[in-house]
Amino acid sequence: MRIATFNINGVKARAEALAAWLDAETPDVAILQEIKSEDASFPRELIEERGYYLETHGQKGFNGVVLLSKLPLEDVMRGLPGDPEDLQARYIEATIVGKSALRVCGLYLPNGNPVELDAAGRPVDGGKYAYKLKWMERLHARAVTLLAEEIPFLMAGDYNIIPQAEDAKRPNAWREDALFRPESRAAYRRLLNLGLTEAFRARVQGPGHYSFWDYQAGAWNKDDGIRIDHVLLSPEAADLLLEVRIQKDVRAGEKPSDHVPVWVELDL
DNA sequence: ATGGCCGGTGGAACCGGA
Repeated sequence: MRIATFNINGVKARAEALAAWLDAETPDVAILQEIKSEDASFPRELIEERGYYLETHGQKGFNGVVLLSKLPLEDVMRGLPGDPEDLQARYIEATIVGKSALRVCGLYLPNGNPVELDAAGRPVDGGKYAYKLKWMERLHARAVTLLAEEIPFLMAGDYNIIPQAEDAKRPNAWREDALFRPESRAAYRRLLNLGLTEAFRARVQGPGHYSFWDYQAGAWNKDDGIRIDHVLLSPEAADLLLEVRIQKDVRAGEKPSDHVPVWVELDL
């Protein structure tokens, strides 16, 4: 089973490129972020006429995550538990059943900039950086719950986290950024330390592998990228891992997103 | 060499992104 996560940066602007990508790559499951669309205005036909089940969790103008799958999406959950006041559409889960069941969690983790710290160096309450870190605590809690239920699962999406210096062309440019600050990376490591496997680094070592290139300043032409889109696997899911791949060529396509798909193939 | 963007909203600039 081939599964891709892809931040498409707007489903309206990306409809044509998304359709072409689905036709060419035929993922079994695709986990999309930043659809920037309400559920009612999501172009469902585009997906469904290609033989996919579709579950959306959208929001007007910003954010928005969806799951699409050749197999039925069961027991859908929208929103990350832990804060009823958080109305941002950044999380969706569903179960697919191949040879065995897999819980698929799609996420669009908050960017977190600008970083606002108080005199003691603590994130300022109500600020975007505090929101990011709190959201990561909630994601950690969700992973604990799923691990306890002993369901094989993956958590895939735009994490807005540069895990290590080797995951950026110019790490020094990101030192103070919410994507690379120590608090962000520590929260990401706490997630991994639950026993989750980051699919890409389980298979590929070394620098020069990116999933995002800014539209600005010729970043793509200079290969000035960062690796921020990740697939985390529960222990049972990690046992099923066959292949992993970053589909870099998509960034050179017609009217591309600033992110590219990250793929895993599972023996499922 | 240097500088450089894009999408959505709403119908002009502005917000948000990373």
